[in-house]
Amino acid sequence: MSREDTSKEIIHSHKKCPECGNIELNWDKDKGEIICRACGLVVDDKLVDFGQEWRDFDEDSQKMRRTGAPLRYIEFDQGLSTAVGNKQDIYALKGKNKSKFNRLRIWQNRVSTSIERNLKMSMSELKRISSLLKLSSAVEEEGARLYTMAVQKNLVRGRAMEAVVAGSLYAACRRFELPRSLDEFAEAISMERKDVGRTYRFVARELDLKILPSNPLDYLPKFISALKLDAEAQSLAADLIEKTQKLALTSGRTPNGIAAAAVYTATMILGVKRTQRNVADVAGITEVTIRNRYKEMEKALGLKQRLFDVKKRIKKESIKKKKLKDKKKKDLNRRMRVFE
DNA sequence: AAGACGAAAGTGGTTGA
DNA sequence: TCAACAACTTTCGTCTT
Repeated sequence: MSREDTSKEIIHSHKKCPECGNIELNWDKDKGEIICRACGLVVDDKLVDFGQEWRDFDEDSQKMRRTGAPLRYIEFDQGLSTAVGNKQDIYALKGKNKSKFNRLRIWQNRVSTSIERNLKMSMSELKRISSLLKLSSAVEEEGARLYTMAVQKNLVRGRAMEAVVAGSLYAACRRFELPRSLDEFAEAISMERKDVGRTYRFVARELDLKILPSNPLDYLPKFISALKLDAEAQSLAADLIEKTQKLALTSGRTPNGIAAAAVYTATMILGVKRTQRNVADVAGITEVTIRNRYKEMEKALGLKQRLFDVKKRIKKESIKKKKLKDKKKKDLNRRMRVFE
């Protein structure tokens, strides 16, 4: 039932995400999937299944475990509901039997409670959103599970079904440490962010989900690839974030703001500068927030001197380059004159 | 002209009485 | 339920490159 124990680890392989080029991939052993940490794309899903072997050739037949296919929440009835066929069935029934099966069918329909009807509707919505945001099937499944729990606890009544679906999926993303913003979900179901956020918090509280505040580090791969920066920038930014966290400058601040500022600072230090506007757009925050975080980092980590040195070096290099260029030009001119 | 900077006013969410 | 509050956004004028 629980997904807490999902064995999941980050791998650095020769593989790259074809979507964004990110090299940090999550390996979900249970699902046999490799998922991009940045964009959530399923890079590979035909891996060896590490799950329970359903046959057992051991002599001790007590160990025999044959459990059938895993339940899938995304299929609204988990493939378990019963349908009593109607008269178009191959086996035409007569007289007593016919009325008996008619009765059965009616009862079956009555047993199909509002929960099932609700799930039928909402799971297609869930699939739509998750494919729109390119979520992996593992996340989708987790979202479906959470939503099913929400329905069973009667949390949906009085709320927009889409919002609860989006909230569940968002919660699933948080659990998988996938950086998807509330804005993206709000966009997908054309609602306001605050509505999605409120529903998410409600669902998370009622289901007693312990979801850690998202870590700025989770956003890094996404930002780095969106800004076309390299691994060096990423590790430097990660370094900055960790140092900032140690100085307790991160509490209360939005994690993507911290990640954005770290990325911006890293580009400054490495001399591959991106503008505040660029970074802000990618992170979905304003320049002002980046500035504030950046200033704090600069102060707390004592980066002023370092940044100054970088600036000086870049200036020096550009002067050098210019000189070289001028020299080449001069040489060219001289040679031209010789020809005349 | 573009980018960085900082001040000031406004917004939405949290907290605590 | 209301006010106080911190974080963030919007807007805008100024400075720097």
